[in-house]
Amino acid sequence: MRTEAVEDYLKTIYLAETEHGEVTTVALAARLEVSAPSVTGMLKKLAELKLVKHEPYHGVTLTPAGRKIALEVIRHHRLLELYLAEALGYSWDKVHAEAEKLEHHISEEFEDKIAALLGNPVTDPHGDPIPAKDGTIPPQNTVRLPDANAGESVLVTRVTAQNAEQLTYLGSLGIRPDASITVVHKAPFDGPVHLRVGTTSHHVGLNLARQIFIRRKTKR
Amino acid sequence: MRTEAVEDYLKTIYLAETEHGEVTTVALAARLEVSAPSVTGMLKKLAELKLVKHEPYHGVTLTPAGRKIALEVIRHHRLLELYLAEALGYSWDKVHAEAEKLEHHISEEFEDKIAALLGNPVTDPHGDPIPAKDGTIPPQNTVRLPDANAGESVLVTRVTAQNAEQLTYLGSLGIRPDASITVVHKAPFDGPVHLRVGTTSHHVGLNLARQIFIRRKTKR
DNA sequence: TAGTTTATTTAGCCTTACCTAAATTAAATT
DNA sequence: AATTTAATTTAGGTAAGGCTAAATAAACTA
Repeated sequence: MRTEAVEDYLKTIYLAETEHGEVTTVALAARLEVSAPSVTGMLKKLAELKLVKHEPYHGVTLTPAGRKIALEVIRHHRLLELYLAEALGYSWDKVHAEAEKLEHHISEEFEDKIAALLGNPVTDPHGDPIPAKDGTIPPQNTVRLPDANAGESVLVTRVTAQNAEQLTYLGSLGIRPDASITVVHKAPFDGPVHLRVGTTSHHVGLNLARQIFIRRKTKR
Repeated sequence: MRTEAVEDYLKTIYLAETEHGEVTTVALAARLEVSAPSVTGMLKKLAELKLVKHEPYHGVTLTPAGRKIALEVIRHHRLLELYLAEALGYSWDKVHAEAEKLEHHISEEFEDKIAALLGNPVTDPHGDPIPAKDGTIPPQNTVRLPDANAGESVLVTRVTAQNAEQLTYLGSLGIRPDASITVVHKAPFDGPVHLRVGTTSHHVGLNLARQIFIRRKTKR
């Protein structure tokens, strides 16, 4: 059965897979805020349902069927995030929590209607790609802010900060998708990144800076 | 705990109470599409939670705490129905099913945002009253179509048909809230009601006609 | 290589919310 | 008043999805 828990596990496995490659039991337990034995139990169930391949003691991978469900849930989530921001005026630090609940409960009609209303968007308010109905994912931009050179002027494409506080903070600095920023200096020894947004400058710690994805501005 | 099942029971008890007065175990079981023993079990739990008063063998009533939750859920449901119709273009025969799932999962912020966007409406697409946040319910109009006199011209205020098929049918006849109709004739012996909508006339069975609420047009 | 730490799984239990079958109570009929 | 019927509750089970404690496997360290 496709319960809410099943959807959450598949979605989380998919995201962990794309972020870290190998997906372990404890990693899943941590992300799902659940005990490790609970994860083992669920993985067994998901394996029976042919949604994952579970090599005991050696991690999980999604089967095509499992990946399909994961992508559907992620599509719901990101479409909802964008819809909440665009249609209901949610701030980008609040969309995640609301979408997290609703993603399991909207019908396909609802999905199609908001997708059409939004003009079949390809990214959510954080710049995360929205999977298409066929499971296709728009090409990713993978340059992180610390990879830019000092002096470079770049365009923010994606902010993968997880929690609301970090998003609120970055938002208050004007750092959000489509923002234009300039890397002033990168402090050595894993130091903070000094950058300019409009006329003000900020120093952002490396951990946070790594969650900011950018595109180099094409010269013309 | 305020689980989905708890919310559904309270909502259903509230609606059954306002429709029929006494709420019995079997009546609840039928409405919830659940066995009678399941209802007994849940009523015991709800009684422990002080949400209902359950006199074994003699029905249930809501406590103030239970009624409060019921009204919150109904407010969610009806706001959602209207929102789906207005903002997403849902037809009135589809809003119920979608709202039925979402009502348990939207946050208070979501509720407030759609209520504001809709201009704090007092009725949903079927003309059902939307409880206010304080639990107040807009005054009801209680005249059913069969209570109108032949020859009378009336305004449809509410259509309480339950299933999508009936709503589709009535909608196709032009019978929906705010529609203007004229009662041409009421056939005797519980016969159908002959009525005119615009330039066409229809004969509606008594059962269906009883689910149509109307207001007599004020002469001026 | 042996011992220790860490990751994972097994075993056994809990809660929620449902079920069927059987027992009991209340109401209706004769 | 006795009996039948209908409504309700009790008893005992099931499936999901979580938990803790204990056992086992793998990885690391000395």
